[in-house]
Amino acid sequence: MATGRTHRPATRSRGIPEATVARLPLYLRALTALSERSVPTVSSEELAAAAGVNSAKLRKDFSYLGSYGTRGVGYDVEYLVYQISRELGLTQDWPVVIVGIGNLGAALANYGGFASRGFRVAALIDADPAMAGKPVAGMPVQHTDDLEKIISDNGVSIGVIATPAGAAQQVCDRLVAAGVTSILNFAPTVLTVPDGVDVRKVDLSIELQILAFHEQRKAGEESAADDGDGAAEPAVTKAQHRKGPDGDVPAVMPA
Amino acid sequence: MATGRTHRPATRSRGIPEATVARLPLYLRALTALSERSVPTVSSEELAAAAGVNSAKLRKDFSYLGSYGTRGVGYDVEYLVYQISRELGLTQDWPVVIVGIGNLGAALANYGGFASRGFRVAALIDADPAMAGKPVAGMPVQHTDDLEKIISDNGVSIGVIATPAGAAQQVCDRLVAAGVTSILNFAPTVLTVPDGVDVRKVDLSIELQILAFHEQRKAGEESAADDGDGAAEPAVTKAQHRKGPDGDVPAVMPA
DNA sequence: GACTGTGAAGACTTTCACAGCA
DNA sequence: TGCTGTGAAAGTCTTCACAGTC
Repeated sequence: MATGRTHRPATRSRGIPEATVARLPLYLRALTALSERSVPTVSSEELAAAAGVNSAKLRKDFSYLGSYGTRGVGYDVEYLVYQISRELGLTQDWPVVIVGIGNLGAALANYGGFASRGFRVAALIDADPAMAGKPVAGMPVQHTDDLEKIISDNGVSIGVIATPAGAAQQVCDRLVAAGVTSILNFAPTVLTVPDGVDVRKVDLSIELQILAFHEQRKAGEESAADDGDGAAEPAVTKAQHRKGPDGDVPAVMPA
Repeated sequence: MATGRTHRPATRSRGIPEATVARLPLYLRALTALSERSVPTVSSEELAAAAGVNSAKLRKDFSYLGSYGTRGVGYDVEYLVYQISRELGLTQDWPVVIVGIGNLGAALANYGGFASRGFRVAALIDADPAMAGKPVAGMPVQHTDDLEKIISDNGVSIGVIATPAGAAQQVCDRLVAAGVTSILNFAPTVLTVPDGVDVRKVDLSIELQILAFHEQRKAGEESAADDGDGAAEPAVTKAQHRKGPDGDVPAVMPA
């Protein structure tokens, strides 16, 4: 099974597990805060607490990077900040473009967290001619027509898509064709990309839906004190339901 | 993907794995699109493609909900929309408050994806007195002083935090004290909450950092064609590095 | 014949618990 | 003594592959 992988092949991360990679930014944030308070060293226990994970996990994560701690003492804060930054590729400058300057795109353009982590917003792009030239976050919005030129002139390899869902795939295709190989997608749609291009998505409503799921559980559990198969509601219960083409089930949702 | 929850052992989700729950909104979105095109049934293969997962995973996921398909045919779109909505708790109305009406908070307030999924923005709250009364997304911003009253008057159990990092924990504490049991956190900080409260976080810069990590790998791999232990760079390689209190390593990062 | 539902295998992730070093 | 680094165990998630059903 050489190349023909379906979609997300875990991207051969030179031994560092994906789950660990996803936590490195968390550690980095906690470490940066310590660094700003001039704390010289930190134990796995303390750092784990600051990052919101447990210490065994943190130590295991760090063990994939190397042996950067000192037994009996802990980790040198500055040194670890450097190592993690390097591992994440943050010691270099990453120009990014944001496409789709609506409410969300504008908020992203104004978001300080990017610049402070080695990301530089190289351009803001929107399809609306009326937006062109208007300043957002101190930077003139450019028109989609120039997308390809902007990408190549600035050597951009990371693109952020904040367009409506309908436009996202098209924008994505153009970004990829122009040389972008990493995409952060805020549009509520699935993007199809060729092999070698990474996509990460952030969907605001999905997060709320997951919360709602657990919230519903909590409410249900209040009544059923025992931990059984708490089928508190008279609703359809698991496998036993057989659907009919009609039945008592509402056929449509509140769209 | 942004995960949440401070620690807690998987919140007793009545058998449905957390990973499955996290994908239900994805399926729901794909199904809703099919429904709008009046597609009556769909196979696991088709739906999986539309949701960006593979079909085995999708079938396994659905098997946790019940036997809702028909062998040889596929799934009834409307029926599945209903079942998933119910499972996620979207057949009821969830009032939410957004605290922190800066760029991001305002973007969230304007975001259409909430309302269409059973979430109703009940109030916008900000600490800045100058914001109070100003309309955002057709709704007057209210002052933090009234937070507790707003929560209880509206029966809010889900809160969205979009404040600066420094204010987030305090806002969180007040939300929780007022009765909120689910929190979606956009502030780049770890929130501490009591047992029984769920937190999910979305951190924009973390997603970019993960992309940067993979981006850096891609750049590195270009040189090393063979798939060996591609230690292409002359940099520190795994466990063999021994740190000194100085050495050739820069001690400080570009903050 | 087509497609779902699911045990079983495999991969990945977390946690435990302790040896080993400063 | 105090704390890291890590094998091994436990737990979770994904994938396979095929029996079962329409």
